[in-house]
Amino acid sequence: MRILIVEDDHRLAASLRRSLMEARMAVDVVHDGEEAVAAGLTTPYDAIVLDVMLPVLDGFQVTRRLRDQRIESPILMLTARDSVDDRVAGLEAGADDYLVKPFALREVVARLRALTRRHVPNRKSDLRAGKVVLDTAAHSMTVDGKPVELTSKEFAILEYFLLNQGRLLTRGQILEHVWDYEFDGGRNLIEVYIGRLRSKLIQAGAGDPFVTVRGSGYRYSAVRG
Amino acid sequence: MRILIVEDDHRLAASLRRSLMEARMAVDVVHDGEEAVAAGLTTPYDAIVLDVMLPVLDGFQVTRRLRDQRIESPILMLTARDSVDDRVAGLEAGADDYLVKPFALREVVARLRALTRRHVPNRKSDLRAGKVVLDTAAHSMTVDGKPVELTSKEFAILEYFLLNQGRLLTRGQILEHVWDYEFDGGRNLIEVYIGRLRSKLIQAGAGDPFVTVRGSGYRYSAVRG
DNA sequence: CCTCCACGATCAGGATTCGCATGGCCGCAG
DNA sequence: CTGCGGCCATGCGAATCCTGATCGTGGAGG
Repeated sequence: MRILIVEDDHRLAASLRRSLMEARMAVDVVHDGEEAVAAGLTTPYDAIVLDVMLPVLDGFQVTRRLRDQRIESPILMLTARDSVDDRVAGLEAGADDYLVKPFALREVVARLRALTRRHVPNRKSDLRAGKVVLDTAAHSMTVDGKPVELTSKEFAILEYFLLNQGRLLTRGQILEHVWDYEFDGGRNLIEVYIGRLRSKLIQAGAGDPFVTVRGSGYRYSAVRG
Repeated sequence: MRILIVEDDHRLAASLRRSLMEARMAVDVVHDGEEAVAAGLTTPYDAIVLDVMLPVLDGFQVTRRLRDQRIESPILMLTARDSVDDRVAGLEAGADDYLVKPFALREVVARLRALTRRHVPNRKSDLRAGKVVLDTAAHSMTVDGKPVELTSKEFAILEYFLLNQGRLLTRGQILEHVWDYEFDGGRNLIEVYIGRLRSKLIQAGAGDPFVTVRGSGYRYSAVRG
């Protein structure tokens, strides 16, 4: 699964790259429209994440040139404005989907998954860690087969940890993945949600899988049966 | 059940693909007429969804070329105009059915089912979930064997949920599946219909199978016993 | 070994968003 | 003209989210 990111904001590009790599995608990054066309023409990407506002050539032009050359890689456009014009222009140029800035990184991952999902109708969407099972299609969790209620934020955070089991996740990573990348998180938002997840998981008999790493963040490690 | 989608609007193509995949069909997508002919000649599709307005070769030409080569896959044409000429031209070229844009995605699924039924004559048309039985051929519902009246929109929505039991469905998905893909849904249309379905199902003794996922959508899970 | 402090955990309250019920309007068909 | 299905507007109630304050605790340094 090879993805091209076209984004001139280097900081956002780096965030995107890290997020997609966490989702086990191979990522290339370019920073202007000309490079984007060159890369798209020479490499068969499974999808292209394309900012609209770009130096040299904008996203519409890039899309059109690629489509003119019969490059049919799915294109996910990132648009700053929520103007209908932009949306229409992008889709007419040949984009497959679009996201309005600022977005949560998990949204990008989800859309890319949708765009690149080839005919595998019964793809399993379960994430597992010991007794804990997240059904990402149903947006539900079970522990030992028993359903446990989660709010959508709780679900999003737990999903992120399950996708990165054993890896340290900082508050910053969680914030920009679950909230949007501009969100100015309150002082202890993450702590509150980790606390809620802990109490729900413990109450459901799954123990406490979150390891606090003082000064850095948290790590999820499955509790053995 | 393998389907070829020929549609140059990438976003519509993506929506179509998702809908057909939800209906358990294997889907290939191409974006112009030339690719369509190539794909049609080399792969034995159970049906082809074919836009009329296409780059390189239009839908009529594609149809004619495929028919000339004795490709007999059923063809469902998508036409932007409601002109009789188009319809006649399409049918004369060898298409089997046609749909006028913009259409509801469920229409496409329904037509494809009809077109491919010949090959699978005894397909069951019942959808079940506990006491609830939808007869998709008769457009009627029974709960515990007792008939319950549904309007056509109510029926369409419930059918969609039964086809996707246990899966989270967003308002957007429901809108583009039941209404047409351009429909700009009012503020709380979906809520109103879910509300009606709930009250009818509860009144009929089927309990409330809809689970509200706040901030996301709804999930249908059959009520046991 | 003890103290202190910075960081994390917890709790409660308030703000906000979201969903639901109700009622009414509109357009079409009979 | 009338009835029905489909759609929209409003207001209420509640789930959820976020904040600020307070409490707990691990660990470094003395």
